[in-house]
Amino acid sequence: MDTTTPNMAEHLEAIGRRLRQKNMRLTQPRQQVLEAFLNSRRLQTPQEIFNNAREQGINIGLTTVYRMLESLSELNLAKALLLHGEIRYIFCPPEHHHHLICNNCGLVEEVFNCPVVQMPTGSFKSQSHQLDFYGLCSRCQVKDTALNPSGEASK
Amino acid sequence: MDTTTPNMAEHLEAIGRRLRQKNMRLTQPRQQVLEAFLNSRRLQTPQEIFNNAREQGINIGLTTVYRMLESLSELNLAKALLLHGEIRYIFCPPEHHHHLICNNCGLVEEVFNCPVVQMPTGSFKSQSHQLDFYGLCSRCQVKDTALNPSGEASK
DNA sequence: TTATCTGCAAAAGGTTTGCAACTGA
DNA sequence: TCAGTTGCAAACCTTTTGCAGATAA
Repeated sequence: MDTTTPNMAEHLEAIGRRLRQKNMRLTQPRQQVLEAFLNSRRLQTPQEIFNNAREQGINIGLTTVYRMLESLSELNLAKALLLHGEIRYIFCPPEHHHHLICNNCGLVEEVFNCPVVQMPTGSFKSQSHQLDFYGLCSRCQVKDTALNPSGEASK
Repeated sequence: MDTTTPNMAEHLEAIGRRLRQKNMRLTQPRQQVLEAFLNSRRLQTPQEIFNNAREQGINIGLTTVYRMLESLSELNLAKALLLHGEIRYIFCPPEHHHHLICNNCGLVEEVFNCPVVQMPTGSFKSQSHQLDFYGLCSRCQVKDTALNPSGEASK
């Protein structure tokens, strides 16, 4: 798994700016959890985000994780998805995009190229759409039956 | 809202057959709840399904609703979707299809015409995809700001 | 300085499980 | 007949709320 990427600082700064636009603050706990969240790139339940943070020595409350996910969701910086019957979150950019989701380890890749051209016809008035692809990431294709190549995302 | 459609009986019979294939039974409570569920065509939380059934004089337990949703999901006859932050269920045919989901009342229409032609490239191996359109059904386009034209699906 | 945020504990909700009685095939 | 199902109550897990102290801007 990656360690902090070179542009992590910029990334966090950009998020901080967006938060401030909404009278929100990029506090230390938020920043620490965000770093872990950004690095993992896996769909995670609030519990998992919390556990991962704790494992990394970050002292944070579960409540804070929930509140952070709520704030990020409002800013379109996090998205909730259903995987394996549970609500899991992924940090993601606010632009229109789709996801490639690994059924095995929960890894998520973004796809900015939207293949949905033909909108539904009829009396229904579509305002948005959500498209996600489910399958296996390159890593899990190799390990295949292995249970959790990179974490605890699958049940 | 519709009342029992002419082919409801056939529909239930087909479901009964599928259930029996899996050593499951189409019992009276299941049948009654299914009728209500099929008629509503709205995304509903287990609680809502339960409440609706009770309102219609069907004596059933919440537990049974949960277990039925689990069984139907295994058979690909029900699907869980996230709407307004809650997990809601819709009864749906096992064939590949997409949904038009009304953000206001939770009404769901199926679309069997799949507009996803271009699959993602790269090392990710896609096994399936899910595409849903969110917007307003014809009814809610008219009433627009009205809160719950046809039920209690929105929060 | 002060509005926002924090962690904790408690409350509130949602979902699952254990069980004895019941029922469909 | 009897495996599968039922409703209820209790257990369990997830999410939200209240609050006094801490903190970013």
